[in-house]
Amino acid sequence: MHEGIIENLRRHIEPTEEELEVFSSLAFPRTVRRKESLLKEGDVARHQFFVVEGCLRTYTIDQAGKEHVLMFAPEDWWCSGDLFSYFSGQKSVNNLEALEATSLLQISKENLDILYLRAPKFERFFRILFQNAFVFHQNRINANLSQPAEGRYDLFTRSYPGLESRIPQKYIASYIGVTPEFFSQMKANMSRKKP
Amino acid sequence: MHEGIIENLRRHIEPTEEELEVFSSLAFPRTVRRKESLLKEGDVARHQFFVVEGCLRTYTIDQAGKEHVLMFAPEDWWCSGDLFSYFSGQKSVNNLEALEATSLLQISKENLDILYLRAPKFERFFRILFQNAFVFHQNRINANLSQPAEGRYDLFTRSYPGLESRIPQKYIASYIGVTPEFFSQMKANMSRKKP
DNA sequence: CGTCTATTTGAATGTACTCAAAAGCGGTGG
DNA sequence: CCACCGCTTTTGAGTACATTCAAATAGACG
Repeated sequence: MHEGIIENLRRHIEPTEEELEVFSSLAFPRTVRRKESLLKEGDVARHQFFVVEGCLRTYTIDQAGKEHVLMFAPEDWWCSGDLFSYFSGQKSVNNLEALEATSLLQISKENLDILYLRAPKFERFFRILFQNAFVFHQNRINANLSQPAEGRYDLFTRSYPGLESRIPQKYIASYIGVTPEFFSQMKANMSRKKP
Repeated sequence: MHEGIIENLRRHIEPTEEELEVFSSLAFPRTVRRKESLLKEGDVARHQFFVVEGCLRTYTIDQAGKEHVLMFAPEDWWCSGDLFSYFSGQKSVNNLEALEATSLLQISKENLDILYLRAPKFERFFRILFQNAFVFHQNRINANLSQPAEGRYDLFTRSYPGLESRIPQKYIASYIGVTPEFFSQMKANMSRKKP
């Protein structure tokens, strides 16, 4: 099993060798190409993913056909695309796609349930994971409510260090909630102020 | 112990009588008056709350001194005010206050840790709780990105049925991210369209 | 190297904001 | 129980920030 995931697990729990083996018998490696889709709106999210290398994006498409980026998942992030769909079996409202060639681990809901039974410590792990995700998203809502576009871009760079130079900036514009055109102007203004 | 919390716990786990007793020996009832504060920015969030009756609001104050409502917590909701502060012991960036006379149960971080040890089933309970909170907040981010103010108001009414007629509407305006003045106009427009 | 996609630039438009003031409503005390 | 005071909501005028649409330029991938 890849080193990254072990380190990631150890951040919140102390799994035994045996528990790690249970995990690795239930979570499978997978690679996807750039632009390849992992989940489409209307399908059921069957997997939760851990990104070993590369980057994913979760997005929705509104009535007008415009895309909106909900989150990115670069290395060391967990991502399900649509957690509600994953746990409920309902249709997904989100899409999930690779922005770069990406290698990941995937675990199905069935296997996650088995994991919880055989290694209850993982219940704690995902509790903490979702706890952190909750805090992360509340921070973002706070920025959306209280900050103009520049402040929201700032939160993006702090949330995903280095990512701004890896991915097309139209996705960043979408994440912070402005048009690509406006984002372009904003960046020009920012570098004029403090270069 | 109040019926509401037992029902709430049973929604996700099946606690034994013994486990319920452990819980009720660690979570204490409390009442607060309208406008009373439960957490102030800069303090450490020492408790997590379950609302038995009444309603709380979590909010931040920006550089310009304006308040922004992050969430409401009417009956049957859990709320910590600032979860990051609660778990890390860092200073809170949020405020928490009662919008109505409210009765609640509070559990400290110390007691929650004891609860996890003595009744590990609660690890699962809070895992599911945060999972749902994560989905809830991601929905809201999606609405913020893809919906105009009317659509965000619609999500609010679906998230908190009946609450719109219980609390001052300036808080609703703040929650959906518009000024009270604009919200007032918007409501007038909406009832003109489909009364 | 060519083609397709992303970014920049500009002009016209609109949505939501600020500031100011009047009207309405509700809680509290006399 | 009523009247008053303060907070909340409404209304309106002028403004700003971000959008749409269009077109030119730059850049990246196969």
